[in-house]
Amino acid sequence: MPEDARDRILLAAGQAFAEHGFEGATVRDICLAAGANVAAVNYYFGDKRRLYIESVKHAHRSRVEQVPLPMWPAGTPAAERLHDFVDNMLERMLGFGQPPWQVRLMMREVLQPTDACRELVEDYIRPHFDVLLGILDEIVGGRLPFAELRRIGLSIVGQCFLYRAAGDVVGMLVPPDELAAVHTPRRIAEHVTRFTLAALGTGPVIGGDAADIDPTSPSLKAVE
Amino acid sequence: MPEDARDRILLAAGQAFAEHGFEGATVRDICLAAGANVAAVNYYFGDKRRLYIESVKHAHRSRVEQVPLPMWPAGTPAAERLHDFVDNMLERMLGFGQPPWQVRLMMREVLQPTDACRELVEDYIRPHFDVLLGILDEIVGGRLPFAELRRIGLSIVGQCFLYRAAGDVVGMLVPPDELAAVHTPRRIAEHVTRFTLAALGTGPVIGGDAADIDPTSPSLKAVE
Amino acid sequence: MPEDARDRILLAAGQAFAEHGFEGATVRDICLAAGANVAAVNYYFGDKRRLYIESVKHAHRSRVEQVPLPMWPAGTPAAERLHDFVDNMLERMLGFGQPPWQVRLMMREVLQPTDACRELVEDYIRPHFDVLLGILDEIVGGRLPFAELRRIGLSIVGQCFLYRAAGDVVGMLVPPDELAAVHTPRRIAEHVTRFTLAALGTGPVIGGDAADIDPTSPSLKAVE
Amino acid sequence: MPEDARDRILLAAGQAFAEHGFEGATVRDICLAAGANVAAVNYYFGDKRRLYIESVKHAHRSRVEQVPLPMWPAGTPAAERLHDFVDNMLERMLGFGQPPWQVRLMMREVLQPTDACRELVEDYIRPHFDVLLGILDEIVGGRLPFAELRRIGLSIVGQCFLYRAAGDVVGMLVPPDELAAVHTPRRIAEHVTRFTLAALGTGPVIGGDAADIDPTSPSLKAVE
DNA sequence: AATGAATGAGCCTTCATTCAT
DNA sequence: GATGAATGAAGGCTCATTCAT
Repeated sequence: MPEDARDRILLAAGQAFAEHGFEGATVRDICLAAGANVAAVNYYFGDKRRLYIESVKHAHRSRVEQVPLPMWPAGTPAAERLHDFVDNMLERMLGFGQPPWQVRLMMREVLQPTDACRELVEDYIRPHFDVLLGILDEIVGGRLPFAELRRIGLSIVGQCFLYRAAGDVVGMLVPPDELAAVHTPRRIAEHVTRFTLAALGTGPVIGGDAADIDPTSPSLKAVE
Repeated sequence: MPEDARDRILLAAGQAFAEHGFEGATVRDICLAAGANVAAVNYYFGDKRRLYIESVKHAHRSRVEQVPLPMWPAGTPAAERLHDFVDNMLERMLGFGQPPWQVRLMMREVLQPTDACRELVEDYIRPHFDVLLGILDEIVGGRLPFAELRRIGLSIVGQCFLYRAAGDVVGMLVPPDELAAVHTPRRIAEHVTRFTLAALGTGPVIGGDAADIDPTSPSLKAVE
Repeated sequence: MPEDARDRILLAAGQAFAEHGFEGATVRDICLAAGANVAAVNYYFGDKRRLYIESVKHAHRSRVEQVPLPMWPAGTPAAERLHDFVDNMLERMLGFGQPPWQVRLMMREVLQPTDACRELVEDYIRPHFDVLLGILDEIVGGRLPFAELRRIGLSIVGQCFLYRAAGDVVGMLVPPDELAAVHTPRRIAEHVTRFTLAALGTGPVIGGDAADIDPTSPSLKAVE
Repeated sequence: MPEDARDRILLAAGQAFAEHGFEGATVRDICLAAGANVAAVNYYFGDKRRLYIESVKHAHRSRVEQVPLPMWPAGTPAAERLHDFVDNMLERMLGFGQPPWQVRLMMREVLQPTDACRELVEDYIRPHFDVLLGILDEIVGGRLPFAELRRIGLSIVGQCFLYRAAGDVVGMLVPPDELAAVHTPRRIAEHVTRFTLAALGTGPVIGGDAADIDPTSPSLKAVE
């Protein structure tokens, strides 16, 4: 637990807002959990609303620190970087151990934006999205207009996003054993990468014969 | 406006919950909008929570009636049915005219399930999902195990879901003119279908030369 | 204590506001004193502010009922009516028994007007003031313009008003025994009437010799 | 603005208390306006209550300095001195330029005395009142007992006090043009003086014929 | 069956005050 | 001596719920 009272409140608020939403969470409970006075929220943040915004920013900042973008050595094949990117995004979204409340909080912001959202997009989402578009541009050899690249980028993000935003429903649609075996972040990343590369014509088609697959393709190496 | 007071409340509640969430919506406002007494909610539904659950069920029922699954004549090619399915799903999710509050309400349920969710999944989502899996199974000629089909199905749903759940963020990532031109339900449906068929090896790859495209392919006809 | 909860709150609020002012009085204490719930104020009046306004109106209404204007038989001499009017005004302002909280509340409104004040003036103060002007007009035989009459009227009201608004200070300036003997409502009324009539030349001058006083003057009879 | 922080607080507090009353004014705003720390009030004055008392004293001291009693040369006629006294009192109460917050603050104290009041009376009001009584005693040639003089003195003070304490209500009772023309401090002083002298038999009666007025009367010269 | 009156619990916020520095 | 950080208490208000009718 952080030393600073402000940070403790920020932490408790993030968890509470992630769990119960802005209206559902109470400053009383937040302060209680943070071991601070009720008036501390207004003292440090002026307002419940402002506390919310700060906690969203804090959450996204801390999540980015926890799971930073990969650093690729020069010359890393684009297909491999795509796989790493998807893997990294899923790891950030889904977490490995405990469910990341930071992401659940940001997910609320994405679903129903408030003032905190635009900042979130500009500082955090757009830069990541641009990295993805750069990788895709390289994969298709610059042959596609940006509008098309964006559509493809959104297709990739969407596949991952579903697991984060509708994870419980996915869990109901998929048998439990399959869920544990196939729908792990790592396996999903493999699937999404393979699916995308196949659609872009730089990887084996999904469900194709083994003969279709060129074992020397760098894209294949990247996902294995 | 429905004659029955109970139905009027159900309607008003659905809209209010979709707009403000469970905590944000107030029983008073709902009853006011429904032209009913404050006590009516407790009288008809016993509880705000129970009203919420009922309004979720009601919303999904009414949305299914508004946008039913397409009925295909026997012999309709699978690729065409895939396109129709995606188009139908997007239409249901995004609506054509006014934003469908029913879907926004269900989206809340998907993001953070309550007791109403399992029923929603079983009655509404799973049947639709199974139709999708059937189409996919036919497209790949039965060569893929169900686990793999489900992953592909989720990939398709995810691409559509993103526009519904994170529409505002998409709107920030994409230039306005492109948004109006390319990210309409119809155009998204085309893209998702084409993207999926390409990945499955039964359509032209995305960004391939025109020469790659077989003009006689039924899948192509389906999306044009 | 009134049966109706609304009336009990109105009563308690009037007393509390008179005692502590708008800011100083708390709805909690008011409701406690009225034996009502905290939410009752918002239920019946919507607002602390609105409760205040209603309690001011209520106070002045009830005070007017308690101490109505005198009814004079036709032919009552103007000087006698002046005396009665002043006597009545002082009685209403100062009360006979316990200090009238209604007047103290209205006094706050007079000193620092809020929304309730204009209504108070039109419904209550102006009609009384007009009665006074009518009496004065008769006393001076219609020889004075209204502007002058108003000045004289304000001179009369001011003499009485001081005892109400600055009663405590008067109590400090005047020796206690003299206070009890000379500064009673009745004696003040006599003084003010005599002072005014003298100034208007229709009564003996103050401090004049006994010879100055015409024992047959109706004005003199009125004040004795 | 004073150099000393204590004085700056005193100034800001006086204005705030005059405007909003004791409960309505906040220590924070006062310190902000004074450019001082929040803790300064408790440091310099120990208490909000103590600050209030000090600010009342400070206000009355500063107001007396601003508008001191007139100094009359020996032999100035009593009637003239009466007029000057009234004029001076009205000027002090009503101010010439901006509304004097000092007086508004003292008015609160007069209406609802606190611990600061007795001191205010002894140091400030009583001396002034005694001067008035001295003038009146001279006017009536010592023929009246002190109790009677006090009553007359209060009658004079009351006429002026009404304009200060109930100025807004007076403004509602009197037509606007008449207000601007007749109810200025100077004109009120004339009226009060004339009214009083007439009552005391040393001036023309109000509303009397021109013939009633003795043009050589010193009292008349005083008010013109 | 259906409703208007009434309420207890709890929420966000403000404020005067204190304490360590 | 003087101050910025922090807090306990309380205030106005809202809301879901109940109860008598």
